Amino acid sequence: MSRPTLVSLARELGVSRQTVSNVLNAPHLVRPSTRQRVQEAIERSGYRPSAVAQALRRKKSSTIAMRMYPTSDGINGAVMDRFLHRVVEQAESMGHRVVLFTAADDRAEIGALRDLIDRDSIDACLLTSTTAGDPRPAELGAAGIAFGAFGRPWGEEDTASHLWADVDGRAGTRAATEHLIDRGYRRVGFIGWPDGPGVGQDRLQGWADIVRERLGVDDPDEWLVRSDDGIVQGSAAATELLRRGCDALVCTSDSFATGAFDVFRGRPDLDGVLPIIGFDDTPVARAIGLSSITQPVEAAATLLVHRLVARATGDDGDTSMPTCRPVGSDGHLLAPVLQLRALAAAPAPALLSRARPDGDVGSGRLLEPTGG
Amino acid sequence: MSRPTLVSLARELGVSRQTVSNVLNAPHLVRPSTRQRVQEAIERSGYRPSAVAQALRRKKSSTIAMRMYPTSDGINGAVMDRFLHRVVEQAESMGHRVVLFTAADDRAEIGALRDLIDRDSIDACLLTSTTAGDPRPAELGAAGIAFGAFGRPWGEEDTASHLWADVDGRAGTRAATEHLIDRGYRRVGFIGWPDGPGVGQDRLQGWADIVRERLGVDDPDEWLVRSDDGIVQGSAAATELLRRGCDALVCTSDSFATGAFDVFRGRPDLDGVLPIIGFDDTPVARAIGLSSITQPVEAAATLLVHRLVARATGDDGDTSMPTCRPVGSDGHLLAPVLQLRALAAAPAPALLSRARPDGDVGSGRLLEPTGG
DNA sequence: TTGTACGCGTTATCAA
DNA sequence: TTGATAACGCGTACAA
Repeated sequence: MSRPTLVSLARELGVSRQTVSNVLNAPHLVRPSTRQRVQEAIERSGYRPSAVAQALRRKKSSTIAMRMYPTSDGINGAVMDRFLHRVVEQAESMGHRVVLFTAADDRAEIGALRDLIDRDSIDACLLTSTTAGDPRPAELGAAGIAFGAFGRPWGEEDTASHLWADVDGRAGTRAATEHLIDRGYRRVGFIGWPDGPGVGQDRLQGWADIVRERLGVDDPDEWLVRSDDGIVQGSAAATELLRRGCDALVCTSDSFATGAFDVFRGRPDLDGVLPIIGFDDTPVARAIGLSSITQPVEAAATLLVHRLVARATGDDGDTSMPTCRPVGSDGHLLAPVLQLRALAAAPAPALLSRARPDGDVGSGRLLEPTGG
Repeated sequence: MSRPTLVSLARELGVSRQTVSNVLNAPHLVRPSTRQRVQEAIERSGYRPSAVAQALRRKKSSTIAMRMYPTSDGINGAVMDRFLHRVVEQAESMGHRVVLFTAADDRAEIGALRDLIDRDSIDACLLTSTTAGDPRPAELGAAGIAFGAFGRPWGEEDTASHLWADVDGRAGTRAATEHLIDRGYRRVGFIGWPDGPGVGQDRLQGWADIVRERLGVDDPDEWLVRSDDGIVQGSAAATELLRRGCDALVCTSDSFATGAFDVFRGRPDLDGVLPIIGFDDTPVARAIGLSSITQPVEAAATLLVHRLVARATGDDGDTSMPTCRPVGSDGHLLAPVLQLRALAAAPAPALLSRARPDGDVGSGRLLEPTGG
């Protein structure tokens, strides 16, 4: 009982294979009676057209590729996970598959994509983590490879007319900073990545904007600490910023914020809500009750995949996609969302009472710094 | 300048397309002079055989599928990330592709796989997160779908003769517990998931084994706290276990351990190395300096993919694969590795001096609990 | 050693 | 409305 094919089905039904094919691809061309007869046979037999045969004939693999980066930070890497998941979902909903590949660097990625295209394995691809001076858009464009980018064309917006979607990080940190100021904080610091164009600069800018506008600070750099990403680095930076008199923090990443969280948590003047806002709304942030800025990753994924396959298919009728502030020919800037959280239930005071049976456990302070 | 095909190349060279094909698939059949001429033309033109045409002809898609789970814990989900990455790498190295798909539950997964197979989209698939009473192995087996499982056949080992690889969690927690005892701790507690067969039970068992063996404890449950996974839950559990007199902890997950870490960190009797050992060696654990048990995920991925495609290809000559303790017909239990860490560099003492200008910051203690 | 002929499962074009 | 016929790009007997 081998799986049925178009021919085997047609023979069995006493019709030509073309009729069966038409029932699937152009039902209106088939007389209702035959159509139904064929349809029933299809369902009964569980026939599914071969994707490879279709791909060969249609010259379209209905497959898009995405590079898989080496296991990243993990704490921030969760964002890519969300993105990928939604990409796959959206692709499936449009009858497409997603294949993965690895690459050591951008050049290797371009090469891998070229190969995938040349072998008819994919129709298009998705780029992530675009950087300033990213060679991929131009090269892919020159090679005539269809692609969508999660990440704006940093720097070369003029010449870039490809499909992309990105999150407006600057708007995110603006909102975060404003929120803290609205809550009464007057010395909002920032922990950022090392200087350089791109995401980090964008996010920092939002904070600097507001600090200047609302707090009238001339040189926000006084409340700025830059560092490589990391939890421990976040703690150190937060400590430093506290020393400089900051009373609240916005961070480029949840890693930083998690570290800062640790430092701030012991402060007596807080109850439940920490004046720290991270970026990316990582699972860890959710778990410990850290406020963060959520990227609308799912929206970006949906948008990109939809546009990409719609373009390839020619099915460009659906304008119902969530499009935020279209920029340029086909760029989309999506607004992030501030996710405010109260501290997750803190550890029971048992430890404190054990360490100091008569400890002042009612103060709300936990693991507070000591000196003696 | 459309891309070359076998025929276009053959025409251009004045040979038959068969010769070109032979140069690629059976070079020994072609006269050296012609072979070289053809090879040069191939390289010059950048010709790549069409994967779809090959798939159609060979009745082999050279593609394996893997389900993508909804963004999981994130803190523990990093393990799946590592696994997937290596799967893709290994597949690539064997000339195979990896496609992703989503499914709401195990039944949907089976359906999706059936469809992928029926449409000639994949040759085989990889299963992860196998559970007790998992319906997938049996159904896939019955459907004649080739698969490999990351995760042992919990419970039905007798009947299970499929390809699988798993990590010996019990051995991991045994090693962890022994290590703590060797370091002098005599009341090693355990934070585990809610009762139930499978991974959690396996990991718990390793701890219970050693606590009984080495510490002569009759009822280890006294030092056991179960809880849903999570950082905060880990803190609570650790606090409780401290209350019960435990002086060290082994945890089912890094989430637990991270929470416990937080509670233990303040204890004065520790310097640099916390008597807490997590599981999975998550990025967060690495970041904060938490000891943990590393799963040899990469090895599992390599092993599974290798076996799976070797079996499909018939290329079963390579016995050089890392096989640890083969069990049953094609099951492999891999040994985890204890990853010991010292605390990551703690926040600079600036905060401390700020909170207590004359703080005893030289004591090596950091963020110690206080009471007055 | 090289070329010929055929088929893999579909879809597209055209006649009937 | 339906059914031949011809590709799509490649692999493999088989014959030359």
